[in-house]
Amino acid sequence: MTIAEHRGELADAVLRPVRGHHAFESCVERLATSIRLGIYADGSTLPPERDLADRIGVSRATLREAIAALREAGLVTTRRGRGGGTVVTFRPGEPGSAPTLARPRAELLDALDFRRIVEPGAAWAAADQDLTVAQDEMLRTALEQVSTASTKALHRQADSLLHLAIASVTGSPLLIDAVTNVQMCLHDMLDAIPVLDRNIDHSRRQHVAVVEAILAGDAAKARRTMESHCDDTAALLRGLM
Amino acid sequence: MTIAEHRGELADAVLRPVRGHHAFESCVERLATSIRLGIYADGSTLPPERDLADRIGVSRATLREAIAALREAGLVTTRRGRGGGTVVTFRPGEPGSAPTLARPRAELLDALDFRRIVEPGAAWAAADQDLTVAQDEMLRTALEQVSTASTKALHRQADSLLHLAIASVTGSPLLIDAVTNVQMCLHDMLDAIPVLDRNIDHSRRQHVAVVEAILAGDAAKARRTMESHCDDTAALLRGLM
DNA sequence: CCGATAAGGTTCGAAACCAGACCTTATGGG
DNA sequence: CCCATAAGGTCTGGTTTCGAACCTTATCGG
Repeated sequence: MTIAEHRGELADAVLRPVRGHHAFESCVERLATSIRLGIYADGSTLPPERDLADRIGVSRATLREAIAALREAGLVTTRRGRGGGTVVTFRPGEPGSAPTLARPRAELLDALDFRRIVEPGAAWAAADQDLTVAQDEMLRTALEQVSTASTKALHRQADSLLHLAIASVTGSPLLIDAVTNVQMCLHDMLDAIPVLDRNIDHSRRQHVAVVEAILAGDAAKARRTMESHCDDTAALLRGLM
Repeated sequence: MTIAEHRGELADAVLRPVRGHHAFESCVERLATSIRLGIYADGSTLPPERDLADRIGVSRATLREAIAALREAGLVTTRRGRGGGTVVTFRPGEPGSAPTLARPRAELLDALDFRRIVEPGAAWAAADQDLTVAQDEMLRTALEQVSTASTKALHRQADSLLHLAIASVTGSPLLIDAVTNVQMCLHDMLDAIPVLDRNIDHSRRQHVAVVEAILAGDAAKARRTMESHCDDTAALLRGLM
């Protein structure tokens, strides 16, 4: 009786596709998500192509094709010359407007489960460390944006940014990456269903509680509260899909 | 006062390399890790090249180059003809034998932090679901292998396999992937430091407690225990690096 | 007003990667 | 014994990606 009998199942764990798509596709997805999540807001200018290509880890040629795709899709416009660049021209639409889900259902449901682990973990890690003044301020600002968002679409953007901000202050690249990917999936789902005012209000209260716990350094409470938040969001999404 | 002021930090979250290395390198790493972690034990045969290439999501040509690299490194040998294939010829060395760390220190330390979140999460998720008979048996077997390993090297392999087994029974691809990557980093670190008998004994007790909690369906306890385990391992590694 | 400069636009060869067809070898079953 | 078969080994054409140099445009500062 050895573990070898179960090797097949373990092999599944490590013998998985080494990279999802082509560089070009991944590149488009990254940029489109950055824009749709509001990291690059309407009217703001993307970094120069050479910088972007370096940071995304892709050749400039590939990056340019990706930008061309975004331009095609109407998300950005590009101007030449000094002071030019690629500027965002995108205003988020109301939830429920997306006709169909971009990804397979199973992948989205998996993202919900994974989120239940990493986002509370991020809240815990964020609370369990000394925040710089800038980080403290970023969290407060992100929270305020969520509370004062005037439309559902803007609220959804601010929501994503708050979650990213929490992951960001942990300073852990792996954790930041995990939360970013999860938020991308979440965004696709939220685009496909209508959201009620009372849901927004409920999550707003949870956001306040999470940020308060983080700022107070109460790691256990931050995690617990974030767990409730994830559970509630997940229940809502699972019910409507 | 808007979130845009902090956009730079958030941009860091999403503007990261879209794929770490070339397909070839990632492929070598995956396979080498599978072998060194003991998923493919000494003497066992790898799946046929065509199957492997499909599962790793890489062309057969690229896979073959990766296998050639493994052969060069003495990890496998290859025989042609029917009934042939690529068989593993690798016996794990004692810890402390690796002269240098394969990855940058920061990456390894980050992996420890990330592990503190995902592995307890995996234990929680594993306990919080109905296990099939096969899964139940896999966990018991993996635990037994850890307890009865005759050498430190074998113990380290069995340790990794147990953690992978726990992640595996959750059935969540994202979680499995996260734990797999973390275990790869951990393996590199454990290769570089000497391990004491009393450390092994301590972690053995923790493994037993975690698996018991999972089998009993006590999610909270499974997570708590795994957290302690991760904390202890991390403290040991951080102290010796 | 005009040139240094900071951006995007273009081109080209090299390398990696892929998909598929085909060849070679050795074994195991009839 | 022998051949169908399951493996690894080889070749080829085509696509993607890269890297790096070079061109073009438009602004900002002196």
